[in-house]
Amino acid sequence: MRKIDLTSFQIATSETARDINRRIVLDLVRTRQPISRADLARCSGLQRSTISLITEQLIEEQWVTEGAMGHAPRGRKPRFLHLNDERARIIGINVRPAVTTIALADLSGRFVAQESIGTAADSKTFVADLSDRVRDFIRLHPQVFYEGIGVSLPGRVDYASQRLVFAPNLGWRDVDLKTPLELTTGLLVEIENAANACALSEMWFGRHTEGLHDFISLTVSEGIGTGIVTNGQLVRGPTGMAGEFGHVLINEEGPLCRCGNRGCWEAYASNTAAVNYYAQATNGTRKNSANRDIPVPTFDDLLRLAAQRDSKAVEALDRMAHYLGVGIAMLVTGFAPSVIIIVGEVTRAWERIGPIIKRVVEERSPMPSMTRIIPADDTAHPRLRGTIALILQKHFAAPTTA
Amino acid sequence: MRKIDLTSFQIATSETARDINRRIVLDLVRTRQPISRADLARCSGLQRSTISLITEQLIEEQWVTEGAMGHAPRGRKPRFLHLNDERARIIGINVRPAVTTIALADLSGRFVAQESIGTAADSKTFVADLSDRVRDFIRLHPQVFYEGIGVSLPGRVDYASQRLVFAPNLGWRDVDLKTPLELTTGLLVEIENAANACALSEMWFGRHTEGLHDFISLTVSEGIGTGIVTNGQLVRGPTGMAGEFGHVLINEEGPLCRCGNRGCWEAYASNTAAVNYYAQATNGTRKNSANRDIPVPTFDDLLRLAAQRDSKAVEALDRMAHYLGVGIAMLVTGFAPSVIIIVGEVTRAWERIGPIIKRVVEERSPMPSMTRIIPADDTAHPRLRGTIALILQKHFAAPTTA
DNA sequence: CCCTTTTGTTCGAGGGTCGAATAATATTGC
DNA sequence: GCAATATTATTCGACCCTCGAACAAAAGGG
Repeated sequence: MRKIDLTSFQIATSETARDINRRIVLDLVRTRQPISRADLARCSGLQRSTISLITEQLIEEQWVTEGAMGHAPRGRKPRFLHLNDERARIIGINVRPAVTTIALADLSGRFVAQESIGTAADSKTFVADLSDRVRDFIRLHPQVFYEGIGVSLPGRVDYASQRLVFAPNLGWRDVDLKTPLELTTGLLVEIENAANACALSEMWFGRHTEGLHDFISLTVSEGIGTGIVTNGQLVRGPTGMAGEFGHVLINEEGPLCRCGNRGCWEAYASNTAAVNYYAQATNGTRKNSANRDIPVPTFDDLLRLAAQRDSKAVEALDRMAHYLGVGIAMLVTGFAPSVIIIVGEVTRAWERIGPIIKRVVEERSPMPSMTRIIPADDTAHPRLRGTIALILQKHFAAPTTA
Repeated sequence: MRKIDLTSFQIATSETARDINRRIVLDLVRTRQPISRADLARCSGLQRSTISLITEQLIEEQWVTEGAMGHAPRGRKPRFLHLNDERARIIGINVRPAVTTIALADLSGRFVAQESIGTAADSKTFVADLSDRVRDFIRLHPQVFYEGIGVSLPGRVDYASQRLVFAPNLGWRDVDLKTPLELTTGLLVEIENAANACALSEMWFGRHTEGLHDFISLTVSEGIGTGIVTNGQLVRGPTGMAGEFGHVLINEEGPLCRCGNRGCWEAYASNTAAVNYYAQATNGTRKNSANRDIPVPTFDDLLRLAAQRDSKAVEALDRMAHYLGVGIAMLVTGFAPSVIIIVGEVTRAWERIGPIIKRVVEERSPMPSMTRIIPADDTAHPRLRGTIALILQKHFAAPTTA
């Protein structure tokens, strides 16, 4: 149940019913393809006559194509309908501290091209770089229909101003990516926080989320982000600042966090935290025979060391896993979501950390929780695919009524 | 943006547009009354002709009544329309550990009758008691249209089974109130958690929430409950277990909580916690001259003592306020809601505890928050009024489309 | 008394879905 | 081979809804 917002509502016209049913049919074609008109009528509840009219419109607008004849045990053979992947192309951009990925995807979220550029330290330089590269990218891939550009950013996005407010890992503040990109490409640009992008990716392309209304996507990298979905909708808050559970204090006298406070969850459970644990443990021994400092390992090194049964690396990961559990227990208690999906390099050591997380969550939950805690499929590129979903939504999401 | 849930969606028929616009008009009449048809057309964006048809229907069904003529500087005088409060009566029931309140409200949420019964310790006895009293209550107030019965419960409600799962303060588990009440009254019965009821009360009758999509209602009594509203909708989670932030652990070695765990937020910041703080502080001195134990004070006593500047009571309240701040900081960081409304006896000492809460939240938030933290109007009976909203929603909320 | 302004109603046009009827195809049984 | 049956897809009139123009009703001003 949603109250009608009398400060901004949408009245219905005679076309409203068509808009609603059209989107339902389009979604059914997307997820159930190949599918015949008769089947669409059956599983939508609309009349066959109505389905015919709607599909006629969708075919005319090239969202849907007629394919081969299907097989029926008796009677006239059905004509299969497919989603027309060629109808539109979407550009997805995933900005990360070291490297930024630009990819081209079709309507089904399949990537047909991909390239990477270095992420410049200075935001102005980066925006200029990116604009150039995207323009070249479009020239290189002359598709007729570009639907838009989705951008995933490792920081908070203000949806009112459509600007990046703060990205601690990049050291950027108040950056406008949207306007320059829109000016150079003439395309619609939508920006989104990385954790939210992961949630959108799961929502639109995930295997675990059909019919799911409440889940959380937890991104664990240099920091920790939470993409929260309740009632089937992303929680962004009035300014887009919702989802910063990574900066909830779990200990007032804890280690210093990038945000300036002490003892944030992400200061205990991020990749950075694990690297610090390892560095502290090897502090005395981290000099080689020539008494030179060995460089601090990366988180990837740590995973490799742990796989090789390096006891201090294992210990660092275990500690990280413990604190992941501490924070996840908070989310489980507070939201009781159906699923929490963990995204990040750390999932490569899931066999070790998964049980630790689950044990800690169980210990700290007031009652046995129904929440499944699962690692994301890392090969699915959730951040990047989420940017595709960001644009896809415009055509496939429920229309805004009332 | 909401993805269409293909496991349970709603197709649009020709009547869908009417349903949407009808609800918009009805809500406009509710909030802007008295209002003329011409004004309705202006502030809805619908044609005057359409408004005429819709209001004709609403008048016929007695949701709306025509009232006096209005005044216009020029031209034909407008005819005012009002919401017909007499159209329906709603029974609200607020179950609390000691006492249960039964009230009768009109469509505007005004209470026209009210009575109280003791809450029996045993749930079976209570359900029988309540059914009898509600039946008598209805006989005593012979209204033609009873729309339904809303019930607020101090515990978690499973919406799938429509049962009370667990109420720690009552010691009840797995209680079915809905079926017996529906059988004895023949009316629609809806049950809801107390914190969620407070959120609904704010949403539908509040002064702070028009146009607000993200806020949290925090109930502080024997325990702590959070009624969370995001994207303009109550967050209940798949089973209704969402909103248990009161049982988030803030210290593993903390005091024992009613849920069985140690160190839950509510074990630090509830009324019970404050009473415990006071009891501990006066442990050595809590015997009178005859060396007899003075009974442990109630939270009301504590508020009275603090008002009289009793240093130990003030200290206990301050400590409670500090920990309220700790938990609220978590909510502010994670949700960044526009408003957090605090409900409970503790708001009577708002001048003292308000500043403490705000200071702690400020200290623990990664960036200056935009969240307003305000005390609820205690005379508004938020729990009770929320139960009215629960039934009201059926007619005034946005219809479910797609 | 007529003109202007505003409110509220009437009515045909246009868009949408429904449901029955019809056309188009396959398969099965005889 | 042919009729009966089953299934798919389209066509068409009935009905519902909103729109927008025209019209009736009602007040005030010069």
